[in-house]
Amino acid sequence: MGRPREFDVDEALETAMELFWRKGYEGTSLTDLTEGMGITKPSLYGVFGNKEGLFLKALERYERTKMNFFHEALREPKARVVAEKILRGFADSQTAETGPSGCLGINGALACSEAAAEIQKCLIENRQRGERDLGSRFERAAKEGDLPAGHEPYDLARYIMTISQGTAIQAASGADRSALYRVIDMALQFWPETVVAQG
Amino acid sequence: MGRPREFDVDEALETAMELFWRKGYEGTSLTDLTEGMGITKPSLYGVFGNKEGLFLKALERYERTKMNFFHEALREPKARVVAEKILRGFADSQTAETGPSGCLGINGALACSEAAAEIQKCLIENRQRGERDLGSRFERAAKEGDLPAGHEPYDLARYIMTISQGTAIQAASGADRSALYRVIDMALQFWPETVVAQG
DNA sequence: ATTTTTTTATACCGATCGGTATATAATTCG
DNA sequence: CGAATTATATACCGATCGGTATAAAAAAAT
Repeated sequence: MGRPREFDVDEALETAMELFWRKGYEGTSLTDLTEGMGITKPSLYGVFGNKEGLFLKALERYERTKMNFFHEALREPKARVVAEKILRGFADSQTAETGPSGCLGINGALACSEAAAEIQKCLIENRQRGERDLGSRFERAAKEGDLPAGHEPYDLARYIMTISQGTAIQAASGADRSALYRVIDMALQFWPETVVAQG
Repeated sequence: MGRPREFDVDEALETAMELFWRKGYEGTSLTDLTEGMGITKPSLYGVFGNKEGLFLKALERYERTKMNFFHEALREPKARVVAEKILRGFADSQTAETGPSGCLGINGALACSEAAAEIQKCLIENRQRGERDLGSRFERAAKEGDLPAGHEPYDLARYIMTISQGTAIQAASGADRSALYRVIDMALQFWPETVVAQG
């Protein structure tokens, strides 16, 4: 009951996500947001709480709609395929023509004022969680003899995430997808497509 | 002649550099700067012009005092040593205990408002210049038969810079030096310490 | 000692920041 | 038809943003 909402919440959130993605948390003003989303401030605060709440919901949407490849990749049976799908998935997302370049999880709040410390911390934990999940997946692979010799699972995970974070900077600096793909090809050279089972 | 300056310009610039490094261009307010540098706003504007001018001078100082390893590395006779010195040099700088974590050239203005677009563009060009210089060095190496087979010089340069940009994010997220070194070890595996001369 | 030059300290500027109070418009319930 | 409820539009809030005008203070030049 009551007056019906005149805008689509999902559409508005999509716009907010793209703005934060492109300009970062602190670089995006409420004016940017309300003008982009086509709503007024009271509407924004009514639905999303405040700027911080809006960002967190945008990040949630980002994870759900743009980072879904990550958790799908973790379910691949071979560790090398996991790694490659993650690397190319990040590169694809970072260079998609429909959205901003780079990665919301990095662009959002890499270095910022104290006012954004909470968001910054949240994004750091977000990245660490991904790395930990990948490390855990590689731990399983190690037990299965599915990792190249001489590598610790969590070191491999950090390696993969470091490449992906690097390509995020490259994409934000104008690198195109094929350039990132060539980087990924080089990064995976050491990892043979078929690892000889151990024991 | 005239009243003598009561502060050391180099010292003040060092402080400004560290603040921009830690909080980014837009995340650092004039209050942060004047309080940190121990000077008043008119003094700051008298010596450095404005906030943008101060940032550019801080970036210049950063390149001169923190990135000197880069151009030194380019003078190494063997391309693999060039690559390794650059990678470890970045990792060292990004995890130095005396300064902020990460890289000023990335933390400064990765994603920002339109107000910082000029600084953002300047930092992008800064990164591209480094990559181009490295690519040019690898071009020489290619002629000398000093590159691993099957790799283009500028692809190799982008690869090295992508790793370093990735470690910058890792450092800004709390990774320590030894963790970054292990990433670098993995990144260089494909590149044999002695490349067999071609032809 | 006075003038000139430069730096300093204080107070202030308009603009924008994130956020909200108030009132009106649009709907459902009784 | 009211009455209740929710969303909208407008105008406003104190705080902070980058930047500056004004004048006093400290030195060198005459």
